[in-house]
Amino acid sequence: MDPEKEITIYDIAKKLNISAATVSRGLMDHPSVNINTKQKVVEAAQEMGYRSNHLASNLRKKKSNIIGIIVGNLNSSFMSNVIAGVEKVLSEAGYNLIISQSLDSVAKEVNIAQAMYNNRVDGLMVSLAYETENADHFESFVKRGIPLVYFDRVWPHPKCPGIEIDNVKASYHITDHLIKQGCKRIAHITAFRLSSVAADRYKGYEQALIDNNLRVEEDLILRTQLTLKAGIEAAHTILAMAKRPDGVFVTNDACAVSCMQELKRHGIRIPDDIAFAGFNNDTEASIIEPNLTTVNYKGYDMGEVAAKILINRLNNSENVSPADNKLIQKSELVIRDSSLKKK
Amino acid sequence: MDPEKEITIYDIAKKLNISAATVSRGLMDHPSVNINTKQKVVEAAQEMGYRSNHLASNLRKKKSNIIGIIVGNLNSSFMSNVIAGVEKVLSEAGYNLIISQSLDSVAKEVNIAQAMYNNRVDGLMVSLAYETENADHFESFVKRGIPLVYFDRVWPHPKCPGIEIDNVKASYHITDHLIKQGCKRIAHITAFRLSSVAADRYKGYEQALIDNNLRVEEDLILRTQLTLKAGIEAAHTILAMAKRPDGVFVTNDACAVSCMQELKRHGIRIPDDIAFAGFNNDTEASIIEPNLTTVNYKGYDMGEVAAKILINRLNNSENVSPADNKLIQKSELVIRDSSLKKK
DNA sequence: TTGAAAGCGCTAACAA
DNA sequence: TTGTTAGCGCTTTCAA
Repeated sequence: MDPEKEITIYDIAKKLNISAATVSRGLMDHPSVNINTKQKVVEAAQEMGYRSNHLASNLRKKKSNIIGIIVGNLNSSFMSNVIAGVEKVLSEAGYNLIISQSLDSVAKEVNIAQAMYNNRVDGLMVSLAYETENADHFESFVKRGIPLVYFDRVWPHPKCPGIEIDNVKASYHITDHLIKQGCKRIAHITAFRLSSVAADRYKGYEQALIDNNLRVEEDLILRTQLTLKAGIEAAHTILAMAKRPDGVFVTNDACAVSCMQELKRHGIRIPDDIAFAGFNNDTEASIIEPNLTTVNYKGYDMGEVAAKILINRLNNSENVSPADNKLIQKSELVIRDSSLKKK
Repeated sequence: MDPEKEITIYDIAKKLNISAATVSRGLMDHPSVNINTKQKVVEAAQEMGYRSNHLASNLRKKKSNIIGIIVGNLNSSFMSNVIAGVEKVLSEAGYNLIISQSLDSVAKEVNIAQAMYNNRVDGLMVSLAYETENADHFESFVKRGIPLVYFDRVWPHPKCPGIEIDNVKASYHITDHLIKQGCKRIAHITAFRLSSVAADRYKGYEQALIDNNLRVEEDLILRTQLTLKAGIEAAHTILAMAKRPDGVFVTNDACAVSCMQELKRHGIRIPDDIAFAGFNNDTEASIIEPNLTTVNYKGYDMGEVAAKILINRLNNSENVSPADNKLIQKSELVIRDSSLKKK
């Protein structure tokens, strides 16, 4: 037999002297197909080296069986955990995953959205690019009724669930913890452009200060890129301050860790001179000395939850309870030595 | 206009009073189409909200435009960097990426391979599951002439390029470095089942000992799962040794770091009592104190290279130079404090 | 330069 | 339970 030739259901049909429709039914476990026929079909398919042509069945069914996922950047431990969780759920549900990264550029995000739309993904999961300030480029999906789920960096939309953690609350707690440890002047390293995530964390920080009768000082708000490099620069800014802070709350761990390292290099004692807290509970947080107090939330779980919600929408496109529209994943404060001042 | 209805080339054809074939040509920049016709087509498409149906054109062209990638686990910083590199190259070349993880199980890898085959991916990139001991389940791709490229955990195959680093050489160098620092008894933390990667690193370690007239002692070879937990257990094994090693070379950084932490907790001084070296240059390596000596090689670059090779094969399926069959990515020794004994 | 027509391989309504 | 038939929307030969 020519190994190059693809076997189709017609080949099987001819061989068994039945119709292609029956072969198709046999192959897809159709309820009304004779059990014997089915077995014959499956055996013949196996023997002849048949492989189903998803391209054709997708066209016929007008379903691609593909879910798209758009993220800012794949190479963070948080995001790869999200993807791992998503991939697990989707593959169990029989869907394929197409992944694209916007590299945190809005322009690229728009292009990707268009490409995914043309590729006819059955559903879409999005964590917005850092820069993104509106979600118009995803409206085409909403209009066509293609399920769209946001996670982590979400966009509020009545028809699109958003899975995130309560950033305000978590950052309120961690700031409050620093205050309880005796910090009076707490600096906050945040982002230049306030994404919803950064904005919420800022809000929690601010509220905690206010509730504890501490002043919110503009000088103590450091707006950065939140990169490793930015952490080092922030350290220098802090070192240069006439009146240094006695605590620092950083919007992410990576930046917190690099800032701590640089301060330590300049003789600052942590937590005695300056207490530190981060956000994310990345691996680094439990390696840096002293270990970093942070907020833990699991990317893997978030990915799982987001994917399950999407699958759910895919299965009952109508029955969309508005209740699951905004989903808060739990997060927890992880207290480590970087914030524990000896009393 | 009914927003639910998908516009097809027939709708455009009817509106412009031309044939669907011409519309198709206009849309895809066919050389023999009148420039004016083309413009009219494009305008009408735009105006009517047309989106091309890749499902249909894929079926017709018998090309899915999809590249599959199978990895053991997505959530490592190395692998997410690889994916990031791959995604960049493939998206620039107009391909979509479908990602699956075998979770290092052979059974799952076999299933995924089958699914990708049925999904008619145009090409496949594979980093083998940890357990995998043969690559028969990928033979169907080879037989059909579907380009297959291995990376990192490769399988030697005359028709499938493998992109990897020279693990033997790198681990030889790092072991030699430990010896030059004065280590006489160097333990090696490796894997239970020797994947090609672990086996090669073991080989380099062994050769370096032999070349320096040191004995290879079976007691100093610790076979583990290479996880964080395994690192802690290895630390206890080392602590319990009658005659402890004065150096440890671990097959990956994560395990090295957790082992170091545990040893430090038990009062071992690094590098004075025991010098350490890892492999991968993960973030943790430059956070742990003392910073970990390791081997650096970039996942992002490896992903880029592997994807480019695949694209290349896709474009000239015949013209496959055997020269690019085994590709060695460069790697470099990164010497840090964990291995520098004061003389 | 354009059109007519066939068909990629499958599924689903309908009929038998 | 099975077969007939008609497409899904596109691309591509062939002829005009």
